[in-house]
Amino acid sequence: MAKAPRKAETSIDAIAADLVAVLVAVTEGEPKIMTIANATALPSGPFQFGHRSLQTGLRAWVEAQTGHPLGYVEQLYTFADHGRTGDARAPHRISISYLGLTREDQVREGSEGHWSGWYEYFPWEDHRAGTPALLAKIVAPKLRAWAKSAESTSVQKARWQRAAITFGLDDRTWNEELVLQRYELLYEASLIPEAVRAKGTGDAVVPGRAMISDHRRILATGIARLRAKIKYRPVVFELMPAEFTLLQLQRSVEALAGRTVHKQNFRRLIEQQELVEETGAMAAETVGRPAKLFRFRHGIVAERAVAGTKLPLSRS
Amino acid sequence: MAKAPRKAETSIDAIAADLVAVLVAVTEGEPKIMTIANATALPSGPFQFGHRSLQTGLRAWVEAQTGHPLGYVEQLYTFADHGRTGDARAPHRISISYLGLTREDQVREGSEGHWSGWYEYFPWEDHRAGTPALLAKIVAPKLRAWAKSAESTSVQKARWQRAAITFGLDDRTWNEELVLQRYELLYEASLIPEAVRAKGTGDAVVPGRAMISDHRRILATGIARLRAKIKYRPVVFELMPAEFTLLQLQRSVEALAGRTVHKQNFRRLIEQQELVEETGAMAAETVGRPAKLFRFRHGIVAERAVAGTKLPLSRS
DNA sequence: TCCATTATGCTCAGGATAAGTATAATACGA
DNA sequence: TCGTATTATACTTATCCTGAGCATAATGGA
Repeated sequence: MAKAPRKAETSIDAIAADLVAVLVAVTEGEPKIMTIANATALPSGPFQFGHRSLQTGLRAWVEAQTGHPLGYVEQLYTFADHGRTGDARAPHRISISYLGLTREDQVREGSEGHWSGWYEYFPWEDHRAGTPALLAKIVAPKLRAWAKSAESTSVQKARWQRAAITFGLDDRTWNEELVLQRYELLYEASLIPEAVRAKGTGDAVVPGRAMISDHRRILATGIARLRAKIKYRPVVFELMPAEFTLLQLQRSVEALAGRTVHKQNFRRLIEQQELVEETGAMAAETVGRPAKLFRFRHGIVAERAVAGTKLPLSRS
Repeated sequence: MAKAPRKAETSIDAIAADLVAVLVAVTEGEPKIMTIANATALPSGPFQFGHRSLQTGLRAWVEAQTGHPLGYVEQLYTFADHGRTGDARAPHRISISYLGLTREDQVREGSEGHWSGWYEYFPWEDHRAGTPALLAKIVAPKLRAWAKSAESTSVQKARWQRAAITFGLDDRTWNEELVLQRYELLYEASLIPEAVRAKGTGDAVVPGRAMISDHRRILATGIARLRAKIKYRPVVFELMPAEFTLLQLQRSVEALAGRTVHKQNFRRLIEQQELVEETGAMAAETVGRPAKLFRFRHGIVAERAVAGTKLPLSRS
């Protein structure tokens, strides 16, 4: 710091920063993300002088592009361009990405904004109806071929081990949090269009809709973060309406996690944590026995700093 | 994105980005951070054209300033200047911060680098010898005064509740992960020099060494991240020598967490996770019964994608 | 030899978790 | 009107994890 040139804003170290939003909603048990440009891009725009902060800049861009106001927001990650601009002498461009949570709402007429199901971009991530067929039929064989294509046997082994762990192959258990690792593995194996596009060696890829530049990587980062976070912070409620049944809540969690949960135990967990309270009303227009309606206890968020230790920390 | 000006690198939305490192080591049971500028700043420097990526830029700056090579690195957070530059029309400057883990080593002769104990900056965070006296004697009374200074009773209550929760007052339990929340609360209450400096209303503050601009906030972010992470990822080993006893490992964890753990249970946890293996040798030059030496099983990192669920996710 | 000190093995109670069984309400069609 | 499908909700059970403490083993030094 002391030795660094400090007045360099307009000279050699000037760069440009983009703000990118992974804006999530869950509607009728399906996770959606806000997209623009015909569902090929996330809402984004440059961080400009007029923006008072990174978040206000992000909010401005999202509202301008989609007409949708931003609620809960947290920062995800900052990427620098992966040298894909070609010219190494070109000034840097970095992307500062955010995760936002809302409810699906009216997208402004005439705006570019569009809610897209996130599993369109990651079909291998939805395990709610069991392991998707395309994993065994398409992904696994291609990954095996990629592993085999390495020269040395040790690299072949290492590649396959990595693939098996991240995708839960060879009887390993599926870990829903490894969204980014899976995407990056597929990218490395040139099995997704974005990678092939960069290399120019286009050919057989895995199913799933592509996005511009590294937006799909950013989306993977957002999904991974959200899947991890719902386990120790009550963020699901940002995605729920004011009143909901426990089954609706469960379906939302399952939509995000991409897997099912045990119904009775889910209720017990939610209730014993005192996260919700009954509204007194019952759900209408349903099949089966009507369910009680609940609302989120906002007070509890401030109360709890949340537990969740893993080390044997002594109490006294 | 579609509507955003794309070629603006040199025009209105050009900004400057600093790379900042929280470089941690643990030596003889004390957590240290690498500092420069007489222990008032973290290693940092601008992201420049010549840097191939954010991480390479960071590595270059840290090595130049401290002579210490960077090992394990992960990104922390990206901050924009908090409007402290004064001029709202001035171009933006953002800080991209990283957490790095190493072992204390020889700092290059003549370099600015210096290892400082991190509890010098956060004396209220060290609970290894019980709750520090300054919490009850200094911090709590000042926070209570700050709470009382609010106009409305409801704000007074809310302020004190927040203080009590983050600092574990009123018989609440101490949560060692809330490092950043505690710093930000003290900042808001004008109890630390950095806040007073910005406001210009200098007066009674809480003990603890200050840093330039928001480096102490960045340090708090790094400590919080590390305290959270050691509970579910085997990152402590980045800070350990090749061979170590289980007690040394425990002392390192305690140094980071700022609290003690139950010895027997700690061993059980480490051993049953198969994170370490015996080297066969014993520790020399100690008091008491000699301890076995262990080494970290590097292989296990790749094997495990780590468990740690909190929702009743069903297996099938 | 006794004591201080650290290492290590083991037990036990309580709580959390996964999984399953059983029963309660509702709508709808036969 | 009565079964049946469907969802809600209450309990039970076995297992595992965790915190806490007791007991014993090695070592060096007084």
